[in-house]
Amino acid sequence: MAKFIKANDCHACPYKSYSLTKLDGTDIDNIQNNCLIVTFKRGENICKQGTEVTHALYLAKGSVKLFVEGKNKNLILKLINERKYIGLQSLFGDRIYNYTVAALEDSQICMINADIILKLAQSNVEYLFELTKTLSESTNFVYKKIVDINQKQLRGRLADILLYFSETVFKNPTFDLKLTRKELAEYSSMSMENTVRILNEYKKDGIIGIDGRAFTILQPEILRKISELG
Amino acid sequence: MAKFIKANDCHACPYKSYSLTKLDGTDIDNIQNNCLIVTFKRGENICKQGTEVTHALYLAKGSVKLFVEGKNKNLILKLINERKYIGLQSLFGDRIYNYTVAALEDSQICMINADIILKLAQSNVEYLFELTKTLSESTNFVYKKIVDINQKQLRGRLADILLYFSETVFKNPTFDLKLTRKELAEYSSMSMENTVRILNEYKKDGIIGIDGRAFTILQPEILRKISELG
DNA sequence: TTATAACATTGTTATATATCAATGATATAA
DNA sequence: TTATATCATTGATATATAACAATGTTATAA
Repeated sequence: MAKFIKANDCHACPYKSYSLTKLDGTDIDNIQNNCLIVTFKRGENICKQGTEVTHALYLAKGSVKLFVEGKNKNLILKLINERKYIGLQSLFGDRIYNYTVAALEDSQICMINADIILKLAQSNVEYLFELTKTLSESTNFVYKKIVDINQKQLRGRLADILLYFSETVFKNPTFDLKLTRKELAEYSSMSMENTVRILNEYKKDGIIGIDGRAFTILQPEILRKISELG
Repeated sequence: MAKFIKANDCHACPYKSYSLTKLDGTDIDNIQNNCLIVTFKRGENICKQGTEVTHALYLAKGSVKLFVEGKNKNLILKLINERKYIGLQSLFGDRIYNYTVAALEDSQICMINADIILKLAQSNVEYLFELTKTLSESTNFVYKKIVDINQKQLRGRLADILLYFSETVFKNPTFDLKLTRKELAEYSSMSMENTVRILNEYKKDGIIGIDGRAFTILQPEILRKISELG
C-alpha cells in the first residue's frame, strides 16, 4: 500500500474539514495525534467491502469512487471529492464496509482511529451534528441515485449524469472526467458498450463534444429534454 | 386527513423510541408538549415528496411504505415498522422530502415540531448519537437495496425479497404481507405482471405457498440458490 | 343483491439492453 | 523500436423484461 506520514498540523491544514471548526484546540490535537495521512495512487483501494471499520476516512485531497462489488459487475454509487468524509454511515452503523472505495487519482486520506472519532463525536454535540448533516446529505444523494437508475432508460440516465457532472460537480460545460468508459458505465449502471455507443450518438448529434475523457456539453437543453423523456 | 390528538404521556408510552431513554424528564416533557399523534388509514400519505419538512415523524404503531414517485411508476425503497423514525435524513439534511411515505395499515404517527427536535438533538449528544446510528443503519439498508436491484435479475431479486421478509422482517416462514402485488412489484422494481408470474412459478414448483397476501416459504434453500444464481 | 371498482392472473408481443465478437487506438514496458 | 496490455469502438445477436390485452376474482358500495 501507499506511503503514510503522521499528521503534524491539523490546525493549519488547508484541506481540513469544516466540521473541525466545531472542535476546540485540544480535541483537534487529539485527532492530530491519532491521524495518519496516507497517499493512495489511482486504482488503489482505500477501504474494502466486507472488512471492518477501524478508521474514519477523510479525503483531504484527490478524488475517489465508492462502489459495490457485485458478482459480475460493479456499481459506482458515488464519486467523492476532496475535503469530504467517506462512509460515515459505516462508522456510525454496523462497522462493516458494504462497499469498496478506490482512488480515481493520487489522493490523500486522513485515517483517524474510529474509536477516537466516535468518542469525540459523543463528547461534542456540535461536531456530531455537522457529521450527521453530512451523512444526511449523502443519504439523500443515494436516494436520488437509486431512483435515477431505476426510473429512466439508458439515454435519459446518461443525459442526467452528464448534466450532473457539468452543472453540479465541475460547474463548467467542459470537464475532464477521471473515469474510464467502463467506470462511467458502472456509475450509470449500464454496459460499457452501450455507454460508448450513446456517448458517440450524442457527439454525432452535436449535443456533446468528446476528446478522450474530456467532455463538453454543447446543448444542455437537448440533454435536459432527453432526460425528461426518460 | 386523519384524526389527531395531543400527546399526553410520552414517559409511559408503550411505543416510545429507545432513543428517548437518552433524554431526561424535562426534555421528554418538551417533546410531549410539541407532539401530535396522528392516525392515518391505509393508503393515506404521511408525507409527500417535494414538500418541506416541518415535523419529525415517528411511527409509533402500524407500518408504512417509503417510496419515490416517478413519472410512470413508483419505487418503494423501504417498509418501516412500528417504533421507528421516518426520514431522519430529511430532517438533518435539506429539509425537503424527496420521497413520499404512506400508511400500509392504520398507523399512528407522532409528529414533533422539527425545530424542537433539532434543538433537542443539538443540546443532547447521547440522543443525537442514537438518531445518527439509526440514520446510518437506514442508509446502509438502502445501499444494499440499490445493489440488489441492479445486480440481479427478476427471479433472484424476488427470491431475496421473500427471504428478507421471512427471515429478517417477520422471522417466520409464514407471513402476511401488507402489500398488493403492485406494491410488491414496486418494492422489487419490476412490473406487476412479472411479479405475479414469478410468484406463481415458485408456487407451482412448491418453493413457496401463497394464499392471497399470506406467504409461506417452503424451501428456503432453493430460494437461496436462485438468489445466488442471480 | 346487484353493480362497480380494485386487484390478480395469464398469454402474446415488442423492445431495450446485455452479451458476444472483432478490431482499432493508445499507453506502457521491455 | 517493438511487444503487450489496457482502453475504446462498432456491429450482430440473444434475451430478459416491460407493455399490451383480455379475463377472472374478490371486495365494496349502492
